[in-house]
Amino acid sequence: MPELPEVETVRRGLMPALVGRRLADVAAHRPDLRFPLPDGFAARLRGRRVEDIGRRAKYLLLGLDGNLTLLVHLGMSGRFQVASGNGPLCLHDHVCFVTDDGWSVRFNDPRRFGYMDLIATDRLSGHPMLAGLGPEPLGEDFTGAYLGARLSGRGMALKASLMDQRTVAGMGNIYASESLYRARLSPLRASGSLGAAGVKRLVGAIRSVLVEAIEAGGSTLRNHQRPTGELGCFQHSFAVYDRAGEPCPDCRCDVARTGGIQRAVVAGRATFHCPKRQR
DNA sequence: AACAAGACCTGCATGC
DNA sequence: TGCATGCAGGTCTTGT
Repeated sequence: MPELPEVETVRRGLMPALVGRRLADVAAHRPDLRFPLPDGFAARLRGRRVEDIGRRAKYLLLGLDGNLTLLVHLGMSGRFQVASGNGPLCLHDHVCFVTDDGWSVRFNDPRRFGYMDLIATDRLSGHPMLAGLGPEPLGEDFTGAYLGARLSGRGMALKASLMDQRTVAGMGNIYASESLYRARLSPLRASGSLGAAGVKRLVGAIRSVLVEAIEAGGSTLRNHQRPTGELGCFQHSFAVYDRAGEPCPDCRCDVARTGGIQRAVVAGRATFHCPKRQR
């Protein structure tokens, strides 16, 4: 499911329910998500106070008192739901938190590609899932100079490089396609073939697409929703994603002649682009 | 080292 | 209606 804008939306939705609250109860209803939960998972969380909720790439980082961080990845289908009181479990409610003021926060993940781990906060940056990540696309380290150097000399398809979390942290299939469209760059071209102008356009496009998507509350395709149940609405702004055969919104090409937006497969993932506009 | 493909797991849309 | 098939927003692991 979630790429950076969806995870950021979830983070913002969890803050009012959790930050400053103590976890009166924590229950794991199965021993594993994608990987086994760490030993004593629920017991180690119980009674802790949530000090802040951060995000790195697509990971949520719940900072707890006593030097502990709960690291959460939503996988493809993970979501949190916040409710008052503690109602009956729904199918795939795998981990349940109850705060000291009586709210319940539940992690539901049908596909179970999600992931949770506990790590000492002062060793967070060394966590194996975080250690190799590239810069945050909305941070100041993500510059044209950085991206140009990173892509230089690589033959891999440009979109595959963008989805490599070591290149830039948090891009996924949707926003990689949308950013490349906005930068007028083909997802199929070699990563190292960009000039400085192309790299600069790409950095700007990635930033603007992500900022707009966050403002829209992310994209809801199947099951992304905010912890409050509201849906994201950036999917209505997609220029190319999942729009094969439709006209590209900018060049308005004659679909009967050009075929409109094309679907291709890059690094095993569906990829959408306008061959006329994106070179 | 770079890259592709397979694996993980469930739900849903599609077509027969 | 029921069944088989393919596909899905991610990423770790294995193999070339």
